[in-house]
Amino acid sequence: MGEGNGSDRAVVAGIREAILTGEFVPNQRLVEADLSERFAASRARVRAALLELTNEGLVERVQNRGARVRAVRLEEAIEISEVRMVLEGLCAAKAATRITEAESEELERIGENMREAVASGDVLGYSRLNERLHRRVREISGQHTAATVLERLRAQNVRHQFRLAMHPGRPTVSLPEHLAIIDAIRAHDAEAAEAAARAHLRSVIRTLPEAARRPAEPA
Amino acid sequence: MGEGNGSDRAVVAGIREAILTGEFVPNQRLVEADLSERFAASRARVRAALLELTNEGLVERVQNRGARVRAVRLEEAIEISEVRMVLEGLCAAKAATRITEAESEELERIGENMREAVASGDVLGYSRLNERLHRRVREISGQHTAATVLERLRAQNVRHQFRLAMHPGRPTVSLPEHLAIIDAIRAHDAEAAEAAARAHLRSVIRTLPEAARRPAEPA
DNA sequence: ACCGACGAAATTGGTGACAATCTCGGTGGT
DNA sequence: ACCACCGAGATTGTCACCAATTTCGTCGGT
Repeated sequence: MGEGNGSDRAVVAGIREAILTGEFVPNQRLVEADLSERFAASRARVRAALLELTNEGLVERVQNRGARVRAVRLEEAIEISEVRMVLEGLCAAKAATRITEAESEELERIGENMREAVASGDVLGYSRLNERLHRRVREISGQHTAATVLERLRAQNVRHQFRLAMHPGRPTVSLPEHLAIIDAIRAHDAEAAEAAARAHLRSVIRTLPEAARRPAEPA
Repeated sequence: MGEGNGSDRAVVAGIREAILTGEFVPNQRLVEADLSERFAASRARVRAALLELTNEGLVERVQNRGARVRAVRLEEAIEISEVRMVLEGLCAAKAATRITEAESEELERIGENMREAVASGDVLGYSRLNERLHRRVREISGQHTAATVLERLRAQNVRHQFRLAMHPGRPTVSLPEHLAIIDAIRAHDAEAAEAAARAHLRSVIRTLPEAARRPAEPA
C-alpha cells in the first residue's frame, strides 16, 4: 500500500507501540510538543504521524483541540469483531486452497504448542500463539487487502482483545475452535475453514460483553 | 470516525473528487505547487491532504519523488472485490434483521427504478441506482465499521467499477442479482440476503477480467 | 553515434516563527 | 453562593523560507 515518509515511520511506530502496549491509555491527550520531544522528531513529523494514526483508527482528533487516544466502546468492539468475522473467514477459506506442505506443518506445530500452553496454564504464551496463528493464516491466504484491513481492526480492538484473553476459562473454550480452523485449512477444505473461522469469531463476540465487565489493565 | 482538520477537508474532497471522476488519471503526478494553486490553498494544506488520501489508498507517495494517483491493477481489484463480497454480505444480513417498513418500501422503489432503467437502456441511471442501493443497504445495516471500510474500498475500485458498468450486457446480468438482494432483505431473511449479496459480488469478480480488456474512459 | 559525468531547474522535505484558538483560574457583580 | 466575563498560559494551525533531493538536458570523451 501507499507508504508515507520513511522517517515518519519511526514516530508512527513509536506512538502506535505506546498505544498498543497500554502505556498511552484511552482518552489520554497526545500533545504534539511532548511527543516531539519524546521521539526526538520535529513537530511536523509528529503531526503527520498523528494524521496517519487517526486514519488507522487509533487516534481521535478534534479541530484546535488536539489528539487523544481513541477509546473503543464495547458496542463498537462488537461491530469490529463482526467485520473481523467475515474477513477472517475469507482468509481462512483462501488459505485452505493455497497452503503448502511446509506451511501446513507450521500450523500443526502452532496447534500443538497451543494445546501445551493451555494444558500448562500459560495464558500469555497462548495469547502469543493465538496472535501468531491468526497472522500466519492471513499471510498464507495471500489476501493483501483483507490482511491490511484486519491488522488495522485488530489494533483498534487490542484493549478488548486483552481483556478477553484474561477472561477465566477462555483458553479452554477457544482452543478447540482454533484447532478446528487449523484442521480445516490443512485439509484444504475452504468451506469448513470459513465456517470454523466464523464460529470462532462468533464465540469471541459472545464473550466480549462478559469480559468487558471485569476491569483488567495491561502492564 | 476520526475527522481531520476542517479546512483541509475542502482540499481533500477536491482532489478525491478529481480522482473519482477520472479527471486525474492513474499514475498522474500530483505536484504540490499545482494543486496549491488550483485549490487556492497553501502547500502545507495540500501536503496534509495528500497524506490523508495516501492513507485512503487513492494516492501513492514515494520519498522525495512526490505523489501520484494510485493505479489499482486487476489482480488487486479482484482482491478488493473479494473483501467487498464478504462485507456486503455482512451488511445485507444485518440489514435484513433491522430494516423498517419505510426503508423496505424505499428498497422496493429502487428495485422498480432499476427494472425501468434496464428496460429503457439507461446505463448511467442504472449505475446511479446501483450505487444508491449499495449505499442504502450499508446504512440500513447500521454497521458503521463495515460501511467505512466498504466506502474506502469502493473508492479505490472506482475505475474498474466504471468499466464494469460499461460492459455490454452487464445490467441484464446484475439486475436479477440486485433484485434478489432486495427481496431477501425485505423478507427479513438474513441468510438469504448474505447469500444474494455474495452471489452478486461473485458475479462482479467473474466479469472484472473481461471488462478490464476493453478500454473505456470516463468523461 | 553512444555513454557517462555534470549542472541547472523543478520539486519535495524540514524548520522556525507567528497567528488563531482553546483551557482554566480568577474577578467582579448580583 | 452563583454566574457571566475575561485574561494569561498552553496548544494547535498556518505560513514563508531554505535545504536536500531528484530530474533532465547538455557536454565532453571515446
